[in-house]
Amino acid sequence: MSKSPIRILLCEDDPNLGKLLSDYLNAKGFITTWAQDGAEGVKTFFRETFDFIILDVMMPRKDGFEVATEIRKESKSIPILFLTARSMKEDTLEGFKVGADDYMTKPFSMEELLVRINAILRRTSSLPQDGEEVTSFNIGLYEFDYNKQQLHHNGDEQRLTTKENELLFLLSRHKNGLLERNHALSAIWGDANYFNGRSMDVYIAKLRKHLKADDRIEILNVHGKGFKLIAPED
Amino acid sequence: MSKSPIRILLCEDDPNLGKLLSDYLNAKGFITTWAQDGAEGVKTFFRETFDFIILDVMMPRKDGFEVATEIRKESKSIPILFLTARSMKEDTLEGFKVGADDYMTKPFSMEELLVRINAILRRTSSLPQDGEEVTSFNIGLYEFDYNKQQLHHNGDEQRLTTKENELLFLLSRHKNGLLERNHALSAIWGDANYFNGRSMDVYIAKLRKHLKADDRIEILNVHGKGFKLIAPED
DNA sequence: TTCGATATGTTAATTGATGTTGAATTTTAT
DNA sequence: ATAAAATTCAACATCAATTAACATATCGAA
Repeated sequence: MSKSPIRILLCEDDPNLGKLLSDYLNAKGFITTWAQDGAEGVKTFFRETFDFIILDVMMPRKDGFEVATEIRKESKSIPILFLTARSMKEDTLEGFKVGADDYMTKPFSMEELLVRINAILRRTSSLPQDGEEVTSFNIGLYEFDYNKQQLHHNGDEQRLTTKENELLFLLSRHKNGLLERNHALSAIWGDANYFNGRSMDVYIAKLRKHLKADDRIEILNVHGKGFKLIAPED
Repeated sequence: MSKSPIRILLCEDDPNLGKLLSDYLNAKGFITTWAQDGAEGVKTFFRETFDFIILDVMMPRKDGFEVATEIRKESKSIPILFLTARSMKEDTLEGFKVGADDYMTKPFSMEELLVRINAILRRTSSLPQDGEEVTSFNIGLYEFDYNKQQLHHNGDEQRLTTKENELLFLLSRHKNGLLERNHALSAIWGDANYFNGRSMDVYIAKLRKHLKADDRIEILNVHGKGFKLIAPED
């Protein structure tokens, strides 16, 4: 299956750098939206769907940390990379506190930026990359084989459809933790709109049926946030 | 009535600074134990009980990182704040690796230290992070399983909604102590406005209903301050 | 004390999110 | 091209969270 392009929100007040970066990133196959200050960035974030955030630390109206804080209220998982002119330790600390995934100190080369972005995406990417080996998961009495798209239980095996498979994979990766709705939607459906959300709900119902032989297993809804796969440790 | 006082273990080899800090912290209502070097600090930690650790990075016999490493073997959660003379990045990174909650670079003002301590305490007493394991709580005859969002009592189990679950979690963490209104509001609702406050009051009423089978359990209101979950020790 | 202002207790009404099923549509395999 | 499978859409049911409404309690000022 072909991946949908990565949507990047770039918050950068310097018009030259902003234009340069967004053109460069677009040329590299990303879909970049460029916000010219922090407040604008927050608004854009809540209006659209993104897979990656780049924040300049120093910006008018709202600095990068404030933007990150507001974004983190909505999503704990979306990758955030900070751009900082100073290499000051305070920045780094503050950044880690608000949940940064990485840092770049200006000036930097655009190649380097690209490398970092890809590194973070590789690290945090929800669905496995091409060729990436995925071991199977134990979910209570079940064994879930992502590569084969199968659920084994007591000798018998059920085939999973692609969507079931990917959704169960994400749930398994987050076992006993929250899988955010929007995260799952953009990872699997590419877009977090209302209808895809309803579709995902349908698949949650299907997975619940698939997993109902072991009643220690539950897929809990966390209202307005996402789902949690509860399963005993083995 | 007031919260039980916070017990701080301060490891600092400089006698002047050590005396100054421990006197200051005691004056601010903490109970501070001052260890004069790393090895002494570790011994003290295992002999007594603490709520908060302050470690100088450079100390004779055992440096702050070593102390932190040994403490972390015992407790993953106790907050650790490092004091470092150098503002070196290596220190910072090393510190994060051993599980630092925050850093202070000397020299610093004591007011600033106080602010940081309180910030960490506020942060660490709030909702668990994604994936963080939470053991269940005993509340009188009930067993409260945060991860599964369930209350067990006498074989039967009731599911809790997300908000009920988070509120009961905070109350449980503060069992027999005050859970401040604003703290709960910002931890769960993200914002302490009037309407969220009313919403929280509704959930308090719901929790009271959930817990009414054991009449030794009460959720008391402390007017203008917050709530207290009263429950017998088991 | 008495009163007004504010805080809390509680239930019900409302709004929006989720659960679930089956039909309609699209995709895939043959 | 056609049948089967996968996915989405549509409909209706239920649940969670917020808001509204009204009752009661607490605090501080006169």
